[in-house]
Amino acid sequence: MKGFLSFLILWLINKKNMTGSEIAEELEQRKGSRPSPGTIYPVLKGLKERGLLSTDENKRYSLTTPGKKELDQHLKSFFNTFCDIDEMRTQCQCHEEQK
Amino acid sequence: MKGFLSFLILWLINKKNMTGSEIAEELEQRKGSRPSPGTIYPVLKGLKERGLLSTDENKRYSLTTPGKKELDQHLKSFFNTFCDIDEMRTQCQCHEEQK
DNA sequence: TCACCTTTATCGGTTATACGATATCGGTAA
DNA sequence: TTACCGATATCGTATAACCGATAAAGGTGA
Repeated sequence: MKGFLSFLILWLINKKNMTGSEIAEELEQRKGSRPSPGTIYPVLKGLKERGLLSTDENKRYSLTTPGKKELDQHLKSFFNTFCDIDEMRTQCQCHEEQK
Repeated sequence: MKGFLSFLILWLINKKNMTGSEIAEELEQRKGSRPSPGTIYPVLKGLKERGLLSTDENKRYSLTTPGKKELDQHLKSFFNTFCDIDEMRTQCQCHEEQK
C-alpha cells in the first residue's frame, strides 16, 4: 500500500495546479489534520525528481505527461484493490445512520 | 496514509473470516502480486496484539468488537479522503476506453 | 517412520509516510 | 533598513509496509 500519498497528491494536482501549501490545505480538509511540512515537501520533491511534476515560477505544481500516465496506472490499481468499494460505502453509510 | 494495509485486511476479514494464506490469495487477486509472508504475518500479529482480531483453532481470523469499530473509523476517513471517488472512477474508465 | 509440502512465523534490511524542530527565502509593514 | 511572517525546505527520528531468506509446525503420502 506504499505510494498512496503520492497517488493522492498526483490526483489533486491533476484536478487543479497547486502550490505546496494549497495541497497541504486540501489534505487538511479531507483528512482532518494538516500534514506537516516535513511530510509534504519531501514527497513533492521526490515526484519532481522522478519527472512526474513540474513547477512554474510561483512554485505551482502541474502534472507532466509521465505524471499523467503514472496517475492513470495508480487509478487502475486503486479500483482493482478496492473492487468492492460500493459495498464499503453501503456499510459505511449504514453505520452512519445508526448514530 | 499509513495504516491502509491494516484497513484493507480488516475489511477483508469483515466480509469473511480468513486464514493468513487466504488473505494473501485475496490480495494477490486484487493487487496483482502476492504479498510475501514477511508482509502479511507481522500485520496480522500486530492487529491481534491490538485486540482487533481473534483466531479460532484453525488460525482463521475474525473481527473482535473493537476491530469492527476500528474498521468503521477507517471507512469514514477513507471516504472523506477520497470524497471525489466517483470523479476518479469516471476518469479511470474514460482512459480505459481510449486503449 | 520419514520425506515432502503448505502454512505459519521470524529475521534483517529497504523505502514511503509521518512528525516536530529548525532553517531559508521572499515579500510586506514599520 | 530592519523586523516580521508565511511558504518552502531540510533534518533526525519513528513507524508502516514491503521483500527475500530462513525456520518451525502440521499434515499427507510413500
